[in-house]
Amino acid sequence: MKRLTGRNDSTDQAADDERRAGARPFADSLARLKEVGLRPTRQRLALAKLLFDAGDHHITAEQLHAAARSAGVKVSLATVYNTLHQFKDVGILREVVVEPGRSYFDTNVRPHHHFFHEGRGHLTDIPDEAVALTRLPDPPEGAEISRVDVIIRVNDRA
Amino acid sequence: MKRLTGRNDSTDQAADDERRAGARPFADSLARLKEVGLRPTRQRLALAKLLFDAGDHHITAEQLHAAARSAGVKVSLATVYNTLHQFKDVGILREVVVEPGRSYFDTNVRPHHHFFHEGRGHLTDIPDEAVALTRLPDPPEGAEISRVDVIIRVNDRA
DNA sequence: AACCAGTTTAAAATCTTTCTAAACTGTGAC
DNA sequence: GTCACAGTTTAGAAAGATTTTAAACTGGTT
Ligand SMILES: [Mn+2]
Ligand SMILES: [Mn+2]
Ligand SMILES: [Zn+2]
Ligand SMILES: [Zn+2]
Repeated sequence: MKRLTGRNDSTDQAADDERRAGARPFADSLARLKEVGLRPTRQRLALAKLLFDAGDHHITAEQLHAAARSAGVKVSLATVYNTLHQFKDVGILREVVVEPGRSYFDTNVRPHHHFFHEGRGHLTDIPDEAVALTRLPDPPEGAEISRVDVIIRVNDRA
Repeated sequence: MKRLTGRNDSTDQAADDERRAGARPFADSLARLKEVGLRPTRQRLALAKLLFDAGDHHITAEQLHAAARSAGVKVSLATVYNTLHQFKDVGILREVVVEPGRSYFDTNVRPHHHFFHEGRGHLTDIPDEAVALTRLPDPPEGAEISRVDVIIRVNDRA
């Protein structure tokens, strides 16, 4: 199965522009769902469009559900949760946990880190290169590292 | 908790050792609560003892509640939550969020980082010196950094 | 001893997330 | 196109962690 990393490696500038402008509203989402082996249902197509046609962002299940309703998409909260977890399981979404009792889903699955604004309760991406982790401990015996998260917690200056 | 029967001339070192050994079961906890301005109630003293006389560890509210019951301390879960948050607010505990839907409280408030074993669901400390963060991005305009968390997620080797 | 602000508590409420089981739908076969 | 069926969606119930409420209790002070 083809990996998703080659999505923007097209040399056809016009095709890229057309995709970004949303000229073929469902084409990208449809292709994406096919690639990851999920049946392209009405709900999944609509949620994929809301998630992936809007640039990198961090969103909660409730927020996505609200966005769907605003966009006139009829979908239950249970389906939003199901879909977010399916997208995460196939690697096109990532879950970020920084606050008790609430998960954020991140449409940016490239390696990167986060600012978390504790007062406002929102996440901002930090490019991977902006953080230099030049020494890391060995993992515990028998374990292997799956991911390294750097979370920089910030607040408004006093 | 065993009490030492004979006392020698006490140097600073001996006094330290005695405290660590728990020879004066409530003295440390009492002093600690006074220092941070919390009234030393029966419940707070007992929870402080369970938390701080056992070395650095990570514990959930439910786990602390269970530990209290096991130790014969009658305390409600609501009080456990109240107390954990009060201890956090005065800086003698730190809250660590790595999993959706559950908070860990850390008796080690010195700067350090964590391994999180995703399969087993438990935290291990990483000494601050074992991680070298040699480049960090500037915080967003108007914000200041309150803490940098490095979480190394691990799993059992395949 | 009396007082009272601070504390504890059982129970209810809240909030996010997951489960259940019945209805619905995309897909491939014919 | 119709059929069959696995996969999907859904309302509503349930779960699980945490917080709130409001009444009873208690440590510290006078
Ligand atoms: Mn999840
Ligand atoms: Mn908290
Ligand atoms: Zn991100
Ligand atoms: Zn720790």
